[in-house]
Amino acid sequence: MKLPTTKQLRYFAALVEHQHFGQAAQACFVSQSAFSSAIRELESQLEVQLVDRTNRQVTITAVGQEVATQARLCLRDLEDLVNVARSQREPLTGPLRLGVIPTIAPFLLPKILPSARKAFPKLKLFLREDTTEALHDQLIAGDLDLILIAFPYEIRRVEIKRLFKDPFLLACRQGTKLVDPKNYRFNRLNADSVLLLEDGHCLREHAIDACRLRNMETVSRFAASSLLTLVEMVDADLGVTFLPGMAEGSAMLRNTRVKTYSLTGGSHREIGLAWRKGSARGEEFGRLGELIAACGAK
Amino acid sequence: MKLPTTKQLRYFAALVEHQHFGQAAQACFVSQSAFSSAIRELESQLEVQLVDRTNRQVTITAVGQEVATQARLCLRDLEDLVNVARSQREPLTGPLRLGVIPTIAPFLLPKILPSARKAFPKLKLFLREDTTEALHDQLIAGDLDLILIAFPYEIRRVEIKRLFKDPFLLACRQGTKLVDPKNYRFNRLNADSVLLLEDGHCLREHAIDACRLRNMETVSRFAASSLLTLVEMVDADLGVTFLPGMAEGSAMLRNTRVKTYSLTGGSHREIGLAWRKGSARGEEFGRLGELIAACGAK
DNA sequence: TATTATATTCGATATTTTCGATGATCACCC
DNA sequence: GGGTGATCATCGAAAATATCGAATATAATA
Repeated sequence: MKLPTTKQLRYFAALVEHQHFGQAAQACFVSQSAFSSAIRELESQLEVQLVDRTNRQVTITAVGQEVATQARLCLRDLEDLVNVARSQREPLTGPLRLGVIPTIAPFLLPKILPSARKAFPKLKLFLREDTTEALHDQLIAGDLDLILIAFPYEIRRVEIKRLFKDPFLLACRQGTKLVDPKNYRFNRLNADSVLLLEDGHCLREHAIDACRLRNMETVSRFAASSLLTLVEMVDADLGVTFLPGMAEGSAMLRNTRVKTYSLTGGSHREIGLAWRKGSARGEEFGRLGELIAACGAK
Repeated sequence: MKLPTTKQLRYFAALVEHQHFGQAAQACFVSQSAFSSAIRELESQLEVQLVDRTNRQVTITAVGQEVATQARLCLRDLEDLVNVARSQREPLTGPLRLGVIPTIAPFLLPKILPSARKAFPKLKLFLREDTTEALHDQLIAGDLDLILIAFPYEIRRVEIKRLFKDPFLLACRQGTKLVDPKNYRFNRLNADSVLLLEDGHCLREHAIDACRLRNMETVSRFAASSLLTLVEMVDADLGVTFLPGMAEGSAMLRNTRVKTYSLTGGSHREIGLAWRKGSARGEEFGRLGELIAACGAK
């Protein structure tokens, strides 16, 4: 079977992106004529028309769209190949697409990034923040190389490395009447007095499980959509909440009247990395994990 | 980023396969010198050593192994691209890797294959028989394009098309004392008198669910590893079983004393196709599904 | 009808790939 | 120890391919 060349795929992907021969050619650093003939060669080899060209506009045909999707897939795998080679030659250099959940990112990244820059100066971290589920999908789809998430989480088709435990803290406004932070009994709290993040954030489930909130009536039906909102609500004494230990001393709590208290009983979540099962870069990711664990322990 | 060329990957994959420059070059229909320099060029672009060469043997390095894995992935994507284009140009032509579970294959394939050959003469069906789970893994891994399985089955990351219902039949030896086929009551059967396939075959679970076998003691602890064995056991009057409707009149039951009886209550499994979510060939697969459904209805 | 913005065609040139012959290295054997 | 054969690397010439820039073609626009 006659396979298309890498160059043809790069050119065609650029054409689909720009919808314009001249601009796409420029983006590929070749003359428009060379570009044009490469596209025509690809069409002739595949024996299908990929683009309809009039002088005023190019339109990608239906077949073209599907070939383009596949072409992008090929190109990504080719890039991965280069990255695999590079990471073997010299681990933790070059691009690395890292996904982080929003209940970790604001606390841990400010510690990780300077350390990583120092330890792995050639590493180029591309960051994405999203829920565990969305990050997992992107990991499997190949849009991410590595994700930093919280456990327990039922997660398939990946390898994981647990890094460290992150204890939960009770957070309430200083002097609140809602709870005695020295001697709390959550299941005796008024209805709706425990504030949590909205569904989809694993922190919500982790807090419920880890802190053994059995009486769900105490959990407010108003859920915060971000940690910042959550802290604002606690600062307004609308309720109490549980924050990850790594939030202690963070910028988010500065200039608020929110205080945090340790919980007895070791309630915690666990922070860890996950990557696609069988990835050639597992060992490399593990090394990055050690650096992150060191940051988390501080 | 400088990406390797398709040719480099083809050559390198061949080298890994043959472990020999000369033979690999021959397999690629180029001279040994051209081949050799292409490999060296790939190594120089990736800046890693992929093979250790002594004059007596070549050894793929650890990096080389991982690059080879990725290279094979790239090559498969490229082939898929060509197939996507071809299937658009002319649906249901060229190679199609179809997985079928063993409780469908012997009954349906003899009907499907002649019809398919007639309807799509250019279609080259490569068949593989395995359990649903194994087929699913191979589908996701890209070793298969399409699988023909039985539902209900919890299956992720795929699109499915249900084709037709396949009723279960009671099968027992003619004149058996184990059950009155006209007026059966399974949950009153003796212990160990219902024979089923061993774990891993979906037919086992489907029969248990669909035929509402609540008293698990009636199910024999001796499980058959294939349908043929199962029929042999029933023929020896070791027990009764449930066979898929499509087995009726099949070669397997000929020259046996095994009789089949319809069940009241519409107990059935459902036959359907599944393919990777988002595959560009979904519509094409659907058309093949219609042909299979027509075969199944007969 | 002239202008503009586009894609294609064409001939010359540059680059890359390939080939076949030769060279170098190593294991093996007498 | 020297010959032999198998192997991969190297080299220079030849072939194939890709690229460039200029000219050409086409259709919308003014």
